[in-house]
Amino acid sequence: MRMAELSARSGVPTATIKFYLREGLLPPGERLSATQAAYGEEHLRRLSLVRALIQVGRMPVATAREVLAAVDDETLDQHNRLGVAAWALPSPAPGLAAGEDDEAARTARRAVGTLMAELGWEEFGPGSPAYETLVGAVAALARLGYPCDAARLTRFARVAEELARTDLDLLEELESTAEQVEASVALTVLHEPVLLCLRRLAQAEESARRFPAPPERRAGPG
Amino acid sequence: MRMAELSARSGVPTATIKFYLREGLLPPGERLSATQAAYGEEHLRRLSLVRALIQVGRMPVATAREVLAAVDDETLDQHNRLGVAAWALPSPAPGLAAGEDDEAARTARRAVGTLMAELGWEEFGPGSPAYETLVGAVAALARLGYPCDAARLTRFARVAEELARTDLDLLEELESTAEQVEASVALTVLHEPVLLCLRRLAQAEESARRFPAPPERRAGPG
DNA sequence: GTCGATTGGAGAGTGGCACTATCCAATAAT
DNA sequence: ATTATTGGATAGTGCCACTCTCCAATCGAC
Repeated sequence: MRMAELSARSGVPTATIKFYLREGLLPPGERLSATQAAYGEEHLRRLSLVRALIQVGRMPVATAREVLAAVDDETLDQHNRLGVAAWALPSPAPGLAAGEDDEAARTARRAVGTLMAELGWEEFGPGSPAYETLVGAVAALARLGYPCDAARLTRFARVAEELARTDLDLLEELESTAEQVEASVALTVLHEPVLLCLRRLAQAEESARRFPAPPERRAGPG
Repeated sequence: MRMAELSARSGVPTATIKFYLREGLLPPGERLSATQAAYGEEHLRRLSLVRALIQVGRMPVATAREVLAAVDDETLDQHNRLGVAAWALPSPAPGLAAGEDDEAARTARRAVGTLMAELGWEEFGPGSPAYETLVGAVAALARLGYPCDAARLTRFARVAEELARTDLDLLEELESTAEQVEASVALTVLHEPVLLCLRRLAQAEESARRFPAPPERRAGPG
């Protein structure tokens, strides 16, 4: 398959594919001659993954390169490959991670620390992108007057555990470590919109249930 | 409070506040003279909300203006104010909403339709941002070979319901409709990073549990 | 073989968008 | 009176994903 076909099958313009090749997001095709290269199904797949990371995950190109490097790094054992990839994934809400150090931030940090201790979570501690962004989000909520105390955080954490089990179940069905690492990245990113969209739909339902529409006044004069 | 103080207390540069005023994201302050205006606590609060929508929710300025217009629209009843605000919120993953119409997309649309029917969800049907983005996300998963079938979607949907109940419980504690609409928007946006970060932390834990690190070989020669 | 079309590669350019720097006249502070 | 500050308007900046343009090598049709 040459670039034109890769472009046609993926729906990505050739100019963009060239750009990804240049940026190292896509491995070069097999060189057939000085000006020809052949791409395989693995390029098509990688291209889909790149698009998912960048367009769905809103990941900067440089970050996507790091994540993919971890996915491809055969020298690491499975545990670390999964870990490096997960660590490199950008936080869901940049701009929260480096929040100010006010009262709200300190309270939030304490609350998150307590939660982690209670749950016994210690893989990703303070300093990890996810942890710091979580602190920032809880602080932002506090500043607007919406408390996110231990009880509420715990409720969210239980839900998160359920989601994590769902993803890991799917991961375990795969055979090779390479497949699992790629799946880990893809599912982390692509399940996010699934979850968030369903949450919004569920909110609309629950909202309509609790705050029903008033009886319709058809064609009323205002 | 004048602009300098508003800036100091919010941490937002005055140039940016001026920009928000110009764009209609922030109502003008009370005019004291031709060149002076006073801002109140409500401006500080609105400014925090604007920052949350734009920086945390990654919402375009124009969209934030629409959402805030719905929040402020006193002419609508509560049901519709909540609905308009929710509809205007941008989808969590733009670029998925307008996916191609291939086999994966059709299958995804069918799966989502079935799910909605089974759950009896009908507030936001096809055409709504959340619904269309969900279809796009399921299709993207299918193209990468990760099925998101009815069973898995249902599992996610149950989780989403739980989350929605959590948010609505908090909403019902508020007194005025105005507060509730604002809270609805703020919680929809700000709980997203909380949930997503906790999910990533949970994934790391679960992953470490299922794929433990191999016994450390300290200072090994490679 | 020859010649137009296509390919891959490299660099500069474009567009969108959130912000920001610069001015300016009017007013507040001293 | 004089200097600093404020609010307002306008134009500019920086970032970043992408896209355009050009070029030489090569492929394919005749």
